[in-house]
Amino acid sequence: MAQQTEAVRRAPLSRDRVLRAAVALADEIGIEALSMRKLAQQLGVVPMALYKHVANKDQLLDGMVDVVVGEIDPPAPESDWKSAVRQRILSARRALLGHSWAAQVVQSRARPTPVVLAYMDSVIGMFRTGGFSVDLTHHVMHALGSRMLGFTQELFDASPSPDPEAQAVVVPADAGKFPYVTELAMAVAHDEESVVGQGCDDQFEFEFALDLLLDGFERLRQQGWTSATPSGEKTA
Amino acid sequence: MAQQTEAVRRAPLSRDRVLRAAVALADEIGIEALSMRKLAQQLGVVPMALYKHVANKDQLLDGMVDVVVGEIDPPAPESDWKSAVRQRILSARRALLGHSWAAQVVQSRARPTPVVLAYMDSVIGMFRTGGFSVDLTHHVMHALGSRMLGFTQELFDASPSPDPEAQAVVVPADAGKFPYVTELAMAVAHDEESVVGQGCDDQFEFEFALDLLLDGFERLRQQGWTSATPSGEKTA
DNA sequence: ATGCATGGTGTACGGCGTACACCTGCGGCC
DNA sequence: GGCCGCAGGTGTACGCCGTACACCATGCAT
Repeated sequence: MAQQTEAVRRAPLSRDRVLRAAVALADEIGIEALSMRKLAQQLGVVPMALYKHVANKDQLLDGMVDVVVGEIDPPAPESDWKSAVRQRILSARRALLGHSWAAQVVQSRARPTPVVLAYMDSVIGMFRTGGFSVDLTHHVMHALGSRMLGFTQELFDASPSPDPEAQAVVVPADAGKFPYVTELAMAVAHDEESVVGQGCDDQFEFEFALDLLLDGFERLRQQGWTSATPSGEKTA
Repeated sequence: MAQQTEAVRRAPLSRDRVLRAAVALADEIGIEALSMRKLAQQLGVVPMALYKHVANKDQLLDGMVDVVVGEIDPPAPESDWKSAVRQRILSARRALLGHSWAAQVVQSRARPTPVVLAYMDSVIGMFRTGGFSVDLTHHVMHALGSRMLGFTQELFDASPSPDPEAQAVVVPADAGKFPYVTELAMAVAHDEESVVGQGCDDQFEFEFALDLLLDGFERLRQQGWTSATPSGEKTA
């Protein structure tokens, strides 16, 4: 009986189960509160048990990233490179945004896991088959940076805060010190009346910058850009 | 005597001294190894003494960012907005690159400090006086994101590692699995023979993407872009 | 029956951030 | 001169963290 209860409570535990539980727990309590101890507790197990399935916390985080990257849709067959890349990146964005901690964790990883590498490989492939040279593809990938996975780390966190007071970037008293920031913030706040909810429309900002880059890429591709002809110069 | 030695060892300690010591220590031992305890030790003081000068570790990190941002050159008077912005951002890059931990810490801050805000204000001002509408400036700032402070978080850390083996993104055995990554990596490795040192030329990549964006901004400005006319459409 | 591998357990260590009570020395005041 | 207040350095302690290491339970191959 007690045996049975135990058996029920304890599905056998595996790397996969550990990772999925970690993702769920981080979703719930936030990444900074996620600890090996709490994760173990959640799984009804002693902390050290986890170490039979992941080498250490770093590897746990790597695995969590893999889970999220695994949620990205496979590439849809598209005619032109631009819509293929665009669609894939926006899918990545959807996956990443589903886990508020994901962007931060991705950035903290020292090296890409095979899963991330596979994703990158497929994106590189889209450019190559789209007519980009190896050289241009290389620089284009760097220019994308984290945007390739659907996020840009903003300089400050615009995520909604429970306290609307704390949301204000600049308090009224400082308005005079930062005239341009204030002007901009007020203009944005005004627009909000139509958009509902405070802050900017992150999705719009993301697509704005993404399209700006993709358009730039296309322009360079068409003019046969190479490292030897910096973007400022005109090719003959 | 012993008194004197103590007096010498102990300059009076202040918020500023604490922050500068923290920056120096982080430069030396890395940000992840920086702790309140080690910082106190470095200053010849007991850990809790620091709390008379900074509220907590988060505020210490905020202060460290301020020190780095304070190293950015003031804006030089320039004729056109593009070279003004470009020059300022590249100066920010110089400052940030001087402290290997800086980019990571900047990204981890929840809200901008007044010092960071002042920097942003001056960048916004360059766009506004350069003929950008409030609307376009807003989106342009988002598009810049962390690049405004001179760095882009790459998806994986390309910083030099002591072990050249560990440097390889993809080990030979996996070459078949990631054909495009491999193709690209090999092409880059080839170029390296001329550039000396492994990895890509980060400065080139940064300027490549920066110029791509700035050129895109200029194009939008010239055509009188507004939120109502997405980048894909042609304005009349 | 036996031995071995797999995986969960218990204990323990060293490090962290920091709350809180305390002490000490100095400047201003009567 | 005697006193007080207060800024700033101290000591102790708590609760959390990641994880090393020795142990033990189980089930399977022999």
